[in-house]
Amino acid sequence: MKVTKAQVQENRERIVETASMLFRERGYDGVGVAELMATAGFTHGGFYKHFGSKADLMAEAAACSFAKSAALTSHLDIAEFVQQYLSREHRDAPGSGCTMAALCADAGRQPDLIKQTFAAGIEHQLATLAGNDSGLSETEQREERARRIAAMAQVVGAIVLSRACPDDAALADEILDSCRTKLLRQDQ
Amino acid sequence: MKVTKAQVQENRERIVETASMLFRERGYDGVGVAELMATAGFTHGGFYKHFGSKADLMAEAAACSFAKSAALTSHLDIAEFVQQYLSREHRDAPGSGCTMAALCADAGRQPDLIKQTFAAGIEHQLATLAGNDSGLSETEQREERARRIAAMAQVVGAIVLSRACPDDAALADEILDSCRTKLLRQDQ
DNA sequence: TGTACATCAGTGAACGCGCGTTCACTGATGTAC
DNA sequence: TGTACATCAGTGAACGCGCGTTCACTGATGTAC
Repeated sequence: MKVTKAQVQENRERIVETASMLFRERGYDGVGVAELMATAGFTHGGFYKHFGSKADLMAEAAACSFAKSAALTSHLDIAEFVQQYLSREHRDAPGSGCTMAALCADAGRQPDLIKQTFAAGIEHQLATLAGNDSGLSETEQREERARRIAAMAQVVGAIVLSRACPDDAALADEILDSCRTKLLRQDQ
Repeated sequence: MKVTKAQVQENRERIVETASMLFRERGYDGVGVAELMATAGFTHGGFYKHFGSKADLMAEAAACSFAKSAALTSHLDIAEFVQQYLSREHRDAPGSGCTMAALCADAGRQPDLIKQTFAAGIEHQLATLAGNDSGLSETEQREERARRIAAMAQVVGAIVLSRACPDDAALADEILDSCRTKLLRQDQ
């Protein structure tokens, strides 16, 4: 049953991406190794040929998704970012959405490895967001960084709150709308 | 081993409060019925004399903590609220802190009963925060409500992000500081 | 290039463990007389 | 008020189940000659 080296690499990536999606949808504790491997198209036994532990995969899945979303948002200005982030589409599709919004609270209770991955992810996203700092004074750069941090906290909080009350659709939408309006007004 | 009615009520409250603390510290999936009962000073078998299921207790613990924190914050203006909420003390003591910040993301993946409790909790907190609307026009009330929603999303997001990166203490503190500064400046 | 063999990704049964929940039992409380 | 009995909160063993992880095995790939 051995497979080619290329196939091994491809399989591994499929496991990481499947896990990343499932974790975002159901939380780290909501998805087991067996289910995750089955969804990726394998039996669970082979898992430890690729990863040392479930926690290792959690960290790798997070790092992978951070890199992807930083790449995807690097060409957006803050207004475009906010529009996409605070959309109902994003809120209603956590599996393909922001890992920060989906798993940040979970991450705080996980092993150091995962918390370190999230710290690096936050830094990376801050550095990427509307990335051009050139020409700003040191004070302006500090202020710009603070603005980005505040914006990130607001959009993450809005998605988390909005996802917590899907049965009260009016409230859930109002949360997104209020935060979007506020952030876009500031940005002008 | 039967106990007085007053004792039964007292025991029940102790279970709810213990659970509320443990859930906030470790998440809904991070605490089992047996451990929670042991922490409250009981064996696990008696649990179902008080609650229909673990999910029922989750909802009751959330409702209880929402009522408490609304009561505690009702006399604060928004600046005082932000000062307390975005403190390191609050961030570092999730067990006695805001249930919204600790469990909102978890709640989104739980049964409807819990999501409904969170929706009601958000509404209640919004209505309570800096509670005096009298004398405002309808438009002003709408704007005030939007401001509160945005503030709530920001403080929840800030705590969640800050808790996710405790190993990078500088970043964790910077998140709180940036959001606090921003919210207080707006409030003037 | 062809052959013989070592490697190792993937399989599926099995491990111990803790989970939420159930249940027969206990004995002090609360109640009916 | 005193007595006899029903109630039911709390106990602790047990339930089936799914978890993360381990392991002997398989067989196609990759390698040494």
